[in-house]
Amino acid sequence: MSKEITIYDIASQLKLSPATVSRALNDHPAINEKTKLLVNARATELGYRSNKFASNLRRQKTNTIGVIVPRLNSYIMSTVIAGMEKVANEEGFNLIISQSLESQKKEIANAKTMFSSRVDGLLVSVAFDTDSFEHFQPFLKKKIPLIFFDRIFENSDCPDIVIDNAKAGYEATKHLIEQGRRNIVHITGNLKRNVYSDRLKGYQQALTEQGIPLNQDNVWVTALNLEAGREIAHRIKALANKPDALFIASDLCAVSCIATLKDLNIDIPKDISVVGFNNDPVAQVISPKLTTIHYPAKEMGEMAVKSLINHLKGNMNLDTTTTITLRSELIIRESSLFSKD
Amino acid sequence: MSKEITIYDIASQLKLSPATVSRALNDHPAINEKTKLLVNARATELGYRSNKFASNLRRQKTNTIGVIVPRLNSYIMSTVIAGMEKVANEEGFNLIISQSLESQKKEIANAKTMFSSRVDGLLVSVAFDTDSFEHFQPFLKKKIPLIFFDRIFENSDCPDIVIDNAKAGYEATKHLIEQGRRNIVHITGNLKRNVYSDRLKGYQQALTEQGIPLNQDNVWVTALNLEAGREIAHRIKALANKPDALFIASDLCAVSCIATLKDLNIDIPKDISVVGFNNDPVAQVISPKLTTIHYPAKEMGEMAVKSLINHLKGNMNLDTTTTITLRSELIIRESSLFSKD
DNA sequence: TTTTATTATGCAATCGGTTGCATAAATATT
DNA sequence: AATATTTATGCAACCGATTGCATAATAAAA
Repeated sequence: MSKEITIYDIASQLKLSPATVSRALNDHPAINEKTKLLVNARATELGYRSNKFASNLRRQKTNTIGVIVPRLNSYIMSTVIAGMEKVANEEGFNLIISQSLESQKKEIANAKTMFSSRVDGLLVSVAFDTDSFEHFQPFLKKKIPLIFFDRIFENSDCPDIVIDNAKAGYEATKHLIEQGRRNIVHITGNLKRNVYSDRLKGYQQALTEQGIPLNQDNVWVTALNLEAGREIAHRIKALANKPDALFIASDLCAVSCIATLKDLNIDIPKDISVVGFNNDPVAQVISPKLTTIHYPAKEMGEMAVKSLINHLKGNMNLDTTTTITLRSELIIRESSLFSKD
Repeated sequence: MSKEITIYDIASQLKLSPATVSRALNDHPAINEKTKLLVNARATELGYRSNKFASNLRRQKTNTIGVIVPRLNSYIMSTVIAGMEKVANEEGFNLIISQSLESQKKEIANAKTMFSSRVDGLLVSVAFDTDSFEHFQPFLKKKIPLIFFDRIFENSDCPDIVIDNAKAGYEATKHLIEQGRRNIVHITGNLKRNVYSDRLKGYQQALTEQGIPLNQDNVWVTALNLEAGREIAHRIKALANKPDALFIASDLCAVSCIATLKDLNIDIPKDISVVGFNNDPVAQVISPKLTTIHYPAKEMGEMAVKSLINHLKGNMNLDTTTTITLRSELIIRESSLFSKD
């Protein structure tokens, strides 16, 4: 069982002090270049690996970033995480990931764990029902950088990484109007969350601009999952005055809704145009193919970690509340195209 | 900025030694119950949080489990990870997750990182092209438990967590035969990997049992992604002697293939029956709904972490090569049902 | 009451890097 | 040649919890 090599072993072999070895390994300017080469050579030769715990203990840093997301197993979130993992890996940081499962209670527990794990920074996309900021205060008190992404906590004075949800909602709705649709139902999630309230704003703006009166009954708040999609379809089927278009804030829900509508003999897009959100791979494999908003999930993950690390390295000032807005894009496919022939 | 509380602070306040405080906090049997209560009360009162680095340094343990997967953002893998995260969280372990992106090279780099991060144990689902075990040897040498799940490394003498892929393949194929299908094409991934080679074995067994001759040309190795699905469809369209059934080792690929086949005016399931694999949510929202094999992804993640932790706690013996096989299940939907009317 | 067993606590070394400060060695300046 | 400056290295304390061993305190047995 090859015993672990320490800087003390290297030091005694080279007749140097551990301090010099430590500095040499860390490329400290006060160390002679030749010494550095010598130390590094011997280190690799012996298979030395630095003990992160000793180092963290002394430096009071962990090189660890905490991530709290509602769930891991959605297309968007797993892609965001994939992006985060990539950058973190490149930069030598570790990720601790936990899921709130859309419950504030679990989110609070997760934040506590992150805090006692002494993460160097925290990336959060909040749960559906989070309305308290209290569990994040300890991080601010300790000047641990905290960045929200996707589902942000508004007025938190923390940096945010988002897409322009209002713009996306506006474009989706405008597109439907351009197809000649007027009675557009918007299906969304908990309006506490920016991602949903902003998309709603965009939806409303587009309608207003085109002189279409807003109708409160045309905004349906749901869980945006597969089951919700089915329920929506049945609800529409039962409606006397059916909508001629749906703007659904999640592809998975949209796709499930379309499938059920088809079962109920409602033709998409002839009877009803549909626009989804996220550009989930599923959007391309259903029939009709789903018009949707492309969500730059991987880029968001990469950007989140990048800017967190920048903050940690002091390249950026955390006090300045920054909002980074990534580009989203309307992707037009068949589900929304309406030609009166 | 409230300075960090240590066991020394608690010790001096209670006029105890740090050793006693440490033992009290860890519920050591040699400490008086009253003392424990006292210490714990004061600890929470002061907002004490244990310094994991000091603890890890001293104990030479990290309470961290490494996970290497091909990719994070597939339904199966993100669900496996979700299950892992849940159990790890409950047990007070952290997860370090990294993706090999289906490349052995990256997998080797990841293994190195895991090794120098001194994970207590490692959970691996290997990349498509991994054929060397060398990068895992350091773990075995250091007696760091290593468990493979889903895509295992065969003959590794490490514990595995899998489903019975052969049985699943057998059942899928048998079901197709029972529908009256005879010319069944099996679409699969790199046959180096147990998950694919075993499914193939099951497929072959079912055919043989029913007296259907094996045809090498009916086994197509692909990347099993969306694009592969499209290509397969075109390939079939061009075929003179078309198959009457497809058994595709991934739902996403199957779904994409079905979508393209429909575009090409091939009727599913009338012309061709299709069975997928995984029970991805997408299977339920396409038309026709996809017959598939339910894959217990969440359970697999939970089981992987559970048994790793058991190994770490010495409850189980690592030397005994164990294979844990989870239950999979054929879910029959419309895409495979063939009625001659 | 003395001795032995039991229970509870403390001492001090240890884990392995890091870093402020001191100092030696080499080079430059007067 | 003597002094000032620069460069390279070492000393030793420190980060905070853990643990083998010794010992004090208490209870049980003789």
